[in-house]
Amino acid sequence: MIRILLADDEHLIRTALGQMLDLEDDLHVVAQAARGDEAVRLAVEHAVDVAVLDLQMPGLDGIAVAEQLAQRLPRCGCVIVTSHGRPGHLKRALAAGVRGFLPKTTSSVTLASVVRTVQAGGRHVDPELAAEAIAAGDSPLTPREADVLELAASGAPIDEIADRAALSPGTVRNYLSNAMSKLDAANRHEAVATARRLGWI
Amino acid sequence: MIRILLADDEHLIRTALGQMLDLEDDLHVVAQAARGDEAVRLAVEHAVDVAVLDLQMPGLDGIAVAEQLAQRLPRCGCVIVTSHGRPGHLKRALAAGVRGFLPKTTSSVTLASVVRTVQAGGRHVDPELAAEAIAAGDSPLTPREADVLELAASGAPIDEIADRAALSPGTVRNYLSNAMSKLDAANRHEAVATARRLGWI
DNA sequence: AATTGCCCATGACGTCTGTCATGGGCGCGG
DNA sequence: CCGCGCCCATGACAGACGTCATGGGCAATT
Repeated sequence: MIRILLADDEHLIRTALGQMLDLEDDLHVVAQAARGDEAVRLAVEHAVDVAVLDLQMPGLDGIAVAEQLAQRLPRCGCVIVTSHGRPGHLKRALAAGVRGFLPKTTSSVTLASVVRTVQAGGRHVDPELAAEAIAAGDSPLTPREADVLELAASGAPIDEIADRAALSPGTVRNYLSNAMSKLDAANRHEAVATARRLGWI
Repeated sequence: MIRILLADDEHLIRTALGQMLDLEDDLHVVAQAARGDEAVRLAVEHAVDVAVLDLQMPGLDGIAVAEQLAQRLPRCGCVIVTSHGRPGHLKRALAAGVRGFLPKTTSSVTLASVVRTVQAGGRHVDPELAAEAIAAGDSPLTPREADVLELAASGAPIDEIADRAALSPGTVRNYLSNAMSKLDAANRHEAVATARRLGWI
């Protein structure tokens, strides 16, 4: 019997997935969480075999949860399920020790089988996402550029970004200019959109 | 026995929800669709009693499907389920004749009960969303302003927007300026963010 | 020790953008 | 009929923004 933690902030989805997994004879959902921090706590508390994590959650996101669990519950395998599969997320997830990565568009039979694979120590990432990740390559942004771009994401004017990043406005513009050229964007907002699409911020 | 069409582009979610609804004695999912146009076709073909629709789908979105069904299958009730409940969407949905509106964060028992309510001719909208919708009020944007703002959403420069809207660049700037003041934003990108958040574009 | 790359900053230049004033055409309701 | 609001447009101005050249400090690599 494989003991599972299920984490997703959407109640409806979480219980539906839970019921579905419970229908399998060898799978048992022993805990559910709506938030990332809650997920870590419950996973450790119940010493689950596999954690099925939504990527976007309040508190900690799925990848952060996986990082925590890799340290605090090394025997637990992590499967990440997501609506929007950005290439960058896959990379970060794999770096965090995640062994299963699926978009929510995959067929339902896959999930159970991936849970079993991961519990057995195997890996499974969605082939299409894997291809995208390879095609997208690594982020060309330096850490600082990514920071600044992230701050620019809300649409704030330069001065506010500079203020929040504790940089001079000129420096902010330089970083953004660099990021824009690297991302082949005509302005920083386009750059933000591209970086988001590729999961680089 | 209430006959249901279930439409959601996320395969995993769709089958999970389907199984969950099928567990209820009086509910039966007779058709599933991954796209809006497919949903309309199947709903008519099976003459379903209730359509459970995801808001964001390829093809037609949930509201567009509801509009079609209101004409082509008037006896069918529509329930819209969504991840991101923007106030504006609720308004548009109600205008399209939708009688059930739920965020995916609601508890799972609610869905079945809302399906029954809607089938019986009743209404149910999530109280929290309703409150937000009332608080947000109606969109202050003129149709043309909304158009232009939508085109600006991708981060394109003014000239491109003007080109795609068949307007002069000056006019575009005027519209955007109006929208920005109405939305209390410092630049058009902030305006886009606000309008999106409120479901006005 | 030298090179390379990232981090931070400044200043100057030209363009893009947002604002404001203004005006004409059009449809709707008083 | 006459206002009113929306649609479209132009022109001018100030400030924001993107680009470029330049330079110093620092860590890692060679």
